[in-house]
Amino acid sequence: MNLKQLSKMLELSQTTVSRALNGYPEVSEETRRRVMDAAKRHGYRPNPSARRLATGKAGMIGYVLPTGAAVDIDPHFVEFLSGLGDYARGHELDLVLSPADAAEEETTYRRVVANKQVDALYISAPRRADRRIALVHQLGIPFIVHGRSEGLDFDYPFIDIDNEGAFHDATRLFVQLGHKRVGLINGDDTQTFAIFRERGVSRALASSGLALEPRHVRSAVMTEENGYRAARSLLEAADAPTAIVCSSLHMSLGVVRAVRDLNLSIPGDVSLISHDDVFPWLKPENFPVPLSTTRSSIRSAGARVAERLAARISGLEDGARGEVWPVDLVVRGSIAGAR
Amino acid sequence: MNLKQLSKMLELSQTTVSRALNGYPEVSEETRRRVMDAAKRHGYRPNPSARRLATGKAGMIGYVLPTGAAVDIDPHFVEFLSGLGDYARGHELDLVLSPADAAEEETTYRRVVANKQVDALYISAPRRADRRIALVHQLGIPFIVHGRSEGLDFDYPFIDIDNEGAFHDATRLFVQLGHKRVGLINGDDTQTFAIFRERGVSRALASSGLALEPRHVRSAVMTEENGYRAARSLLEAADAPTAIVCSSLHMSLGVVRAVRDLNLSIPGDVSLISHDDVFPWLKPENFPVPLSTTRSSIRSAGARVAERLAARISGLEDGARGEVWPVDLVVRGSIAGAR
DNA sequence: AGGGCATTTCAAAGCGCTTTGGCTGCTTTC
DNA sequence: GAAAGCAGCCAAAGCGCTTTGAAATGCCCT
Repeated sequence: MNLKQLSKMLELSQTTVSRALNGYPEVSEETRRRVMDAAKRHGYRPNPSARRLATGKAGMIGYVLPTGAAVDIDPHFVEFLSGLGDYARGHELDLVLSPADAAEEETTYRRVVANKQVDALYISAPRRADRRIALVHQLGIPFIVHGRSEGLDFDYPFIDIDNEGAFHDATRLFVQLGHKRVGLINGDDTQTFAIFRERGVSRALASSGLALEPRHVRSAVMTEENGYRAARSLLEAADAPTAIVCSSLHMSLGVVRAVRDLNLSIPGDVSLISHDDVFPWLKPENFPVPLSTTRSSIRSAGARVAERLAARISGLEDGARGEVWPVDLVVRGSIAGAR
Repeated sequence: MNLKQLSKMLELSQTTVSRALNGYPEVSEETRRRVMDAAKRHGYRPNPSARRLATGKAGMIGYVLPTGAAVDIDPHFVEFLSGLGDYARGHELDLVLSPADAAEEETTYRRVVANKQVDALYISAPRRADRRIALVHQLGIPFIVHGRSEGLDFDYPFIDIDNEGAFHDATRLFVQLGHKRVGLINGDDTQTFAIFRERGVSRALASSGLALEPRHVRSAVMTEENGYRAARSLLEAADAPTAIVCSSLHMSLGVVRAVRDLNLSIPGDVSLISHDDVFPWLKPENFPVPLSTTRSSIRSAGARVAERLAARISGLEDGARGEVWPVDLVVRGSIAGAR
């Protein structure tokens, strides 16, 4: 059932039918009703390819998926996706993933935009002065950044959590508990979220006259193994930190293992606060010692990104508004006062 | 730069240019070269929307993403996706995710197919007599199932790992080590993979005159927490199993925690073999006691699915060939002989 | 009665590609 | 030397929608 058939059936022109269906004002209410009715009854759905060709609108949002032999997609992505899906479902929005490795990333963005494959796209895990943001900004397609970049000479719309604030608060708590040597086990420090987190820790220490020693900082891709290595090297040193802030629950698994391997204990010998993105499959309260966390649901962020993307597509939102979400500090058994 | 402009520039008809570009034979080699050259020089890329409208081919593969308040996307998905991306990248294949909750799942499949949004799709995490498979089969779009269903009265193409064989071998090893009471901590048993795994355990026990006691079986969504609960209830019982086969690394985290909480030890009091889908962020060799596993990279499966999907789209593959991959049994410190 | 105007409808021209069917010349065949 | 075959090219007709520009209709007003 296509437009032609439907309009013939109604003895109306394609124009009128099309307009009736798309809510244009120059159609009488009666006609509109008649058309809507018939459309529903015959299960008419406009062919998206045709519509796209005619309008240039795709009805999809895009994401350039980083892949490649050396690249592992983060499990965070799956939670973000859940959120995105929560919104997209029910809004007739599909998501197009265009896999690309680092070398062809720019080409891929250009292709996706030039082909009008999607109406908007989002960018995640931004780095400093992220080239993707500059590119997409310049290409003029609606977009939202999940996270923030720095050192870009223009504003752009984003949603991010208050990483600096979260890690500041966590660290301040440690300081209040009397800890002097605080360590940071961070994610990949080419990512801005890691930069912000480090800044938060530094700032909190600084405001008590303490400093974040470079030798107390580790940063790496957030796996259990890297968490283990980082914790071990931190804790085996002469003036080991007595408290650690860690960027991810997966890394924290490694931290816990390292602490145990060294015959130390949490929180007896070392206090631990981890960031928690709220994974259904791994919860901080279920760690051997329940983990204190800075918590922020990455799934909610996904839903919000989808929502704003939809708003931008339909012109309800524009400008470069950045949105920064506060982060909860949840205290559990993994922290104690310094001895 | 579109076809019209390009052909005008070359003083050829659109027909000829189009044919030259798409490798049709009725174009002289010289003309083809000339066209190809000009196309490359001017960076001509056919508009996919137009092409799609004309051919009905989308150049994309689809996946209906289960979402909904009660649904969590599995972290396995992210690894599968990595594999899919590995192949898709470099083959100009994009992936369309259409989020749908259980209620609108069927509608969504129908929509995606009717709209010709994608050329092929894949289905994962199949259940017994999976309705999605029947539906997609009937709709006549190329597809591949990742996993297998049972109780369907037709054949279909799939790729799956030998879940039964893997768990059979794991269990047989336990039996050979003298274990009489083997427990199974399985994933959601409405999924066929879980059914196959249980079957593997049963069969191995049966062939030594033993039986898999229903009270030694647990099954739930594969989270750390569920692993903990399952292990606890298994191990606190009177005739607790002395060996456990577990369906996932995330669950195994919980098992390990439960064992510790109960003041037991691995492998002293209980031996453990887990299935390992090969996640970059969590490795069995880095468990407190290195975990023996049945290992199969879900990422490779993703790549293979993409490859076969591409083959089916271009008509290089058809029929209902199922592919079953053997699974490695990797022995590490988590198993010991029964006392 | 006729002009002005708003409302409602329509025919037709795109959107940019593929593909059908046909038209040239040129070579082959008997 | 005419018939047949073929390689190479083209014009035009789709694909199914949106949108432009114009026409028809009905109403009010002078």
